[in-house]
Amino acid sequence: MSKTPKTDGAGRREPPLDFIRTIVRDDLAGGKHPGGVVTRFPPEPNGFLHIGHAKSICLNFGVALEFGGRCNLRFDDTDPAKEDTLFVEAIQDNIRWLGFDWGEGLYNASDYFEELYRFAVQLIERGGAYVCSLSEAEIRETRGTVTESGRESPYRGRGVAENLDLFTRMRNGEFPDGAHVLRARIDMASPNMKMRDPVIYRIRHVAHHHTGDAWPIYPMYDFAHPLSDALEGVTHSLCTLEFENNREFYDWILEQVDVPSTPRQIEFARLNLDYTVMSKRLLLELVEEEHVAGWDDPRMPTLAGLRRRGYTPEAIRNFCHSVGIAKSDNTVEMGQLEYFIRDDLNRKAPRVLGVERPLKVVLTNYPEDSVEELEAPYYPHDVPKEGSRTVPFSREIYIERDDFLEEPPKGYHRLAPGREARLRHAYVIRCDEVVKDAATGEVKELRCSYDPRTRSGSGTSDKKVQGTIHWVSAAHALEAELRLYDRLFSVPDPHGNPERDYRELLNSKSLETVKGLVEPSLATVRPGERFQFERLGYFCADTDSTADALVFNRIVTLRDSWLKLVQRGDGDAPRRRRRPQVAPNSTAPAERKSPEHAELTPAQRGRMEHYGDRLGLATGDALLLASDDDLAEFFEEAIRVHDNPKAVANWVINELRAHLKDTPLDSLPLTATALAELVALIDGQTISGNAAKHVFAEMLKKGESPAGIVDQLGLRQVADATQLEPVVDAVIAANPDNVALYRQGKTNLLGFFVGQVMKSTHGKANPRLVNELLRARLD
RNA sequence: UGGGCGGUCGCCAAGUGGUAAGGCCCCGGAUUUUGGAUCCGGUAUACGAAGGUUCGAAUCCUUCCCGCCCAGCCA
Repeated sequence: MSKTPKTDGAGRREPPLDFIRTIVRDDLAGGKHPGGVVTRFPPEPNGFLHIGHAKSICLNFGVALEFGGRCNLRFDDTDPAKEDTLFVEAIQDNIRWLGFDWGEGLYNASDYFEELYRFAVQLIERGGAYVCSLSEAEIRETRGTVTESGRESPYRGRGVAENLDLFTRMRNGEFPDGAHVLRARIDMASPNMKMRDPVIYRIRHVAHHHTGDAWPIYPMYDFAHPLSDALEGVTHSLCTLEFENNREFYDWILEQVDVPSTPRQIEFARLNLDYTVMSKRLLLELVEEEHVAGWDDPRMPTLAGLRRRGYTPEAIRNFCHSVGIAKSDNTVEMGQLEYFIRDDLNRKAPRVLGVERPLKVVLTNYPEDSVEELEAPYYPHDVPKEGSRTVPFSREIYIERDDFLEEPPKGYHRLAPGREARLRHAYVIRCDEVVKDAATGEVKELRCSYDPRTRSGSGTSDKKVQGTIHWVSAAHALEAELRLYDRLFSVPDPHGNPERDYRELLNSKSLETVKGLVEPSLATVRPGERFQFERLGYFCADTDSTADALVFNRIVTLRDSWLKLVQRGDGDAPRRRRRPQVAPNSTAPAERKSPEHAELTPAQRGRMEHYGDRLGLATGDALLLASDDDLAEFFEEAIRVHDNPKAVANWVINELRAHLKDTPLDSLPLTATALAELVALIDGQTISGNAAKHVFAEMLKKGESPAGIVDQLGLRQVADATQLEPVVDAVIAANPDNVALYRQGKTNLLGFFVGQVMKSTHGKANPRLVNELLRARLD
């Protein structure tokens, strides 16, 4: 792969593919899936979808879309006790709303019950499964623990005929719940708990929302999922990290029975968001215990909640795209989600005027009965959209309480006694008088004067004021219920604290309902319509909203750099970002387990001493070689050919082992003699270490002698300055920008230049010489 | 203490031996009739740690540390 970033048509850099898309792309390029890529989104219909599911939906449908394949929606409905059609409808609705389409690909695992049953019979016939009559508790007790292996079930030895008979009778409903289960016969001693004869069918005399009373037995996820994938021709079965342990069984079952295709399971990290919870169980509890108003409560991270709150599908998709697909556990900040809804709505939402906490203002010099209709554009100049409405202006108006302060701090741009501010789309006013409640001292009203020359857009005054505030006309404003939402929990990780129940960590201020006032143009809004209430935030008319009783949800506030300034403390020097503390070295060298403590046979111990004392190898290296008999033999044979133990040991340890991984040494075409010859070539300056790696790679593949490969590939070292100089000059000439940077002091660019020279000589150049030459030219 | 995965900026995340991408956040500045938006600039001498190999290591080798997952007849 080339190092240069790919760009799209507009010259923007195309983001790199995530690891899953890379696999899909390579599989497709390799002709592995002539029928195209097939993915699936497999929700269990036992709850509502949340934003974590959105990540998976965007991945699965996105991959299908991008690579010209398809994505099925399959309900993983194998546990009738918890599932409900209510959820299947909500799930479909949510996915469509998010903007994805499964086309014809709507399936249920329960559609496959008959086929799944036949697979189970086949597995039994092949000896891969048995009916186990242990109780649930007994099965648990005999499964062992993560450190001890399990014990085999006494029923493990049942013959095929008996198993078949029992399984048939299970299917016929002859046994009560729990009497028997069907188990895969794998390995009770497997270090992977999932492989210790997992249960694959259980008896449940429960009606299924889809198949009714047709089945008294139901397959388990581990059995149904891979087989359903295979039946649908799924090529890439993408799931979350907690299923990594299940993959071994996934692959196992696909080998045991005759499946029409072989899907591959790939796991990625699920999405977590701070200040919320993302587990279905917890979400269900919040709903059932009525900590929230339902699955679509706008504080919930469910798609239904986000939708009702006013989030757009685009914002959620953009957010999912931005967090990427990887394998490390992560918790994304709420701020990142908020960024994407603001970003989307900034371009889409019309601006209107509304007041959350009204403060009355009387314009003392404005005529009593006069009303002006002021033209107010829906979008600011920087949003390329058209449209406007008129807003009525009159003698009595309401402004935001926060926009007046009797004793304004430094930097406050709004109204204060004697100060001026502009009313958005209207006039500049000055605060002349503050009317207070005699008893409480509370500010009841402001008496201000307006400057008639300053009407917006009139161009009759060049008066400049610092602040612009929003307002509504008292006589014309509409009352509206404003639901101001904040994060559901008061701590970033409510589920992560073992000391405290997450319920105690709910944010008591997650919903604040206020009676606000909005401009009259909003009289006819319909639920779902979104606006920016200028300077406050984005709002969405709630489903509860009617013409008589307007209700708006605050989707998200606007960014507020004034608030930020206030919060970090007025007058404070701007804070530099705090550098992370240097973590103390958690392991002092002395505490480390010394390599000598490892268990060695007497022969190995002797060998190790020999390597260390006589051959001069470092202790760790000596131990490593000595403790592996095959490697040691290989090493000793090599140093008989070329007597440089240290160099040979380095090659064996650092290079050979890197390629070896788990494959046995003798399966390679490489001989000890050949490796010794290679090291000799390096020691004799015939080839550079860099070129030696190319040679080594060839030796590993073909088993030829190093000298032959060197000649074939023409890899003899170039250590002659007159030959190298032109190359060096060419590299310097080709990279004027980097030369300039280097000369400005970015001297770590030397590595870049050396790399370029090495590359253009195919690794043949003597790197030390290249360094010298380069330095002479650049310095 | 078995096995399977992870660990690169405050939060995400590229990168697989040759210049530590990008986004969010943050910090400056320009602009602005939204303290919004936009624009421009800044922010990791360093990749969990320590050793080693190499001219050159986030990438290869060794040892260690930390986190997550697995003992449902849930998915």
